Order: sequence, then C-alpha cells, then structure tokens
Amino acid sequence: MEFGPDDQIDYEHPVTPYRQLGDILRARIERGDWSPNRPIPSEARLVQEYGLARTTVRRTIKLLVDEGVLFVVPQRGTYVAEPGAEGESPGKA
Amino acid sequence: MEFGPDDQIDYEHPVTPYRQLGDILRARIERGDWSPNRPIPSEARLVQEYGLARTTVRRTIKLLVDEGVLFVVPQRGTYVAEPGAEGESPGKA
DNA sequence: AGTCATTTGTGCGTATGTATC
DNA sequence: TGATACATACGCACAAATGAC
Repeated sequence: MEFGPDDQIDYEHPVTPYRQLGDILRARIERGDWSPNRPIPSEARLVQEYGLARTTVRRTIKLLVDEGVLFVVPQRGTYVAEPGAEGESPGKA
Repeated sequence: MEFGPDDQIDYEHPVTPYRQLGDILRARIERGDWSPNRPIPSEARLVQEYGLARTTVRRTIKLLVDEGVLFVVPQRGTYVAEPGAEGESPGKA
C-alpha cells in the first residue's frame, strides 16, 4: 500500500483524514478487531482515539456504511456488517 | 435466524435488550411455556432471570401488551393473552 | 384488625449513544 | 465546538393493591 495509513492519522498525507480513518477501520475489521454484528467503538471513542473531530469521524462512518462495511443502529451504535451484505438491515428478529 | 436472540441477552447485539427480551418471551409463549390466561413470571423474576433492570423488563412488557400478546392486571401479575384477542380482559374471577 | 409477602405503578437520578442544530 | 434532544439502560426507593395468615 502506498498511501493507506496504518493506524495513525497523518495530516500531511495526501489522503484526507476521514479516508485515512476509513482505511484504518477497514483494516481493523479485516484484522478481526471487531466481528460482524458487533459494535465498533462509539463516535466519541474514535474521536479521542484518533484525535479527530466528530464531524470527521461521522464522515468516515458514512463512507463505510455506504460501502456496506458498517451499519448504524440509531440510538444504539455502529456495527460491523456481515461480509458480502451490501444492503442488509438488522431486520427485526 | 439472523438476528433474533435465543434465550440470553446480548448487550452488544444491534437489537436493544428490551426487544431481545420481547423476542424471547414471544418465543416461550409460542413454545407453550406459558398458556393463555396464565401468568408469566413476575417482573422481579424476569429481572433476575435475564439480568436486566426492571425498567427494561417493564419496557418489554409494555411492548408485548401493545402487541396484544400479554395483558397486565395491576397488583396481580402479567398474563398471556388469548391468541387473536387484541383487547381482552381476564374477566376477573 | 393487623401484618407480611408479593406484584405492579411511579418517580428520580445517572450514564451512554446517536441525531440534530 | 458546543448544546440540546431522544432512545435506551441501570439503580433505588416508595406507593398501592392483593392475598394469605
């Protein structure tokens, strides 16, 4: 990988912070830090963990949600989507 | 089943605990654990059985009452409604 | 009548997460 | 950045009604 940051945000990097965070989260999910249907850290948590503004973190989340990597449950949290589940919903169950 | 919990509460599950309990109770009723016009365990019982706060248990009960699955008799208990009886009364006795 | 145990009803406070402005 | 709103969950404590003794 030439540009994808690893686990820290680099403001001088050509890739925007929110995309860097996207790469980081994607990598952490792939690495197994968080499993499908399991919550990732809260927005506030990610903010302090990576020293980013909440706006930025939310932008990243939206990015991954659009990619089908994450899904958000209002008033609950953000979860890891199941692999190959582009437009899945938690469904009721 | 993709999301519906079975018989234990999972706090990291995308579905809120009170809804999970709703799924559980609905299943137990359908399974025949408790019959129509028979009381389900008291709120206190459910609290210790599932490790939830009473607030949460009550939220679940309200959910099922609204669905017509259960009906509450103040100071007496919570009962299983008869199938297809949306607004029935126990008819005292 | 009085007491006790059980069960639902209610209110207050605290914490966490996302949603919105 | 900050404030506020909403949904959810926990804990505690007390009130009120019921039923058994």
